[in-house]
Amino acid sequence: MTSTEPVQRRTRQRAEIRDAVEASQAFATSQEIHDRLRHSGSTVGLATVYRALQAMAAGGEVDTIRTPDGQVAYRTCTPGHHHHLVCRGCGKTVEIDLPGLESQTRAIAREYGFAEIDHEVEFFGTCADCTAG
Amino acid sequence: MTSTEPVQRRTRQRAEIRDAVEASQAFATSQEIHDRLRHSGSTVGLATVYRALQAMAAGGEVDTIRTPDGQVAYRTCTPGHHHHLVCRGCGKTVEIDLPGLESQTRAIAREYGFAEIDHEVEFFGTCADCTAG
DNA sequence: ATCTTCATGACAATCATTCTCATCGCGTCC
DNA sequence: GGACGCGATGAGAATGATTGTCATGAAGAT
Ligand SMILES: [Zn+2]
Ligand SMILES: [Zn+2]
Ligand SMILES: [Zn+2]
Ligand SMILES: [Zn+2]
Repeated sequence: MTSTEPVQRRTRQRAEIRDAVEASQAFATSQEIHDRLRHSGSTVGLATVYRALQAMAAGGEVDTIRTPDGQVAYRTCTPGHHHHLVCRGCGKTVEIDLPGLESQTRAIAREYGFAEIDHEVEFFGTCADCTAG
Repeated sequence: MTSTEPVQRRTRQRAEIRDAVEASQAFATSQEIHDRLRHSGSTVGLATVYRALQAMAAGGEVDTIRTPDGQVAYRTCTPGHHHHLVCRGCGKTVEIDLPGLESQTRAIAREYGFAEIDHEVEFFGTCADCTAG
């Protein structure tokens, strides 16, 4: 199965988008990234941001979460599987490990005869700063 | 704090909607519930289904999940906190317990100074029937 | 430099969900 | 049983995130 996936071309826009995501500590939506780029003088189009972030997510270059209100947000994280604890107030994000969860997941799959199990595990809370406000 | 929440009135529509959700083993979206009701002769409106299901979810009468493609789906589950293992093919859902996750969540909250932690934990897979298919 | 092909951007189109508002009908109190 | 007040309903418009369209631009290979 020599994959015939099209090569990702290096363009000015993708570089800008990558930089913008990396500059953000918190998860950001395509629209937010687009706004920031526009405000800093870029002329990148919104659809391009959507496409680039999707591609980066598919390639594992960024992590994605779905915000409580349903929007997709992206973040450049540490390599390796992990989960997120996100502040509802300021978006501050902490990467967390859940030792045991992965094996527990495999056990569940076996028990119920499910295959190709994928898990969606995120935590939302209010950070100390935001609690103090 | 004697809550002044408006009383939920019993209407034909809400009864129909409740019955429709309870009749479904799998999670169903408002639109799906609406379609089923319409096909079985009901004249209930789509907005009403959206509103009723939201109210039922807020009241803890049904569980909600967000499907991988972003839609909100509802299901009448067993009382008590639990998570879900959902088949991507047929929607078959298994309620699962994750012993240790809740305490682990509290530990994480304490460690990072986050309060009011809420977790979003769902599993998606392919059930035996759908794998065989 | 040329050519092939993917990438881009402006804009239209989707589509789930929410809003508006005139009307209906529960629940309650005579 | 009948009248009332207010939440509930439904038809349709509106919203808003995301995706599709397509003519044009520009990587990357030759
Ligand atoms: Zn991450
Ligand atoms: Zn915060
Ligand atoms: Zn459930
Ligand atoms: Zn299945």
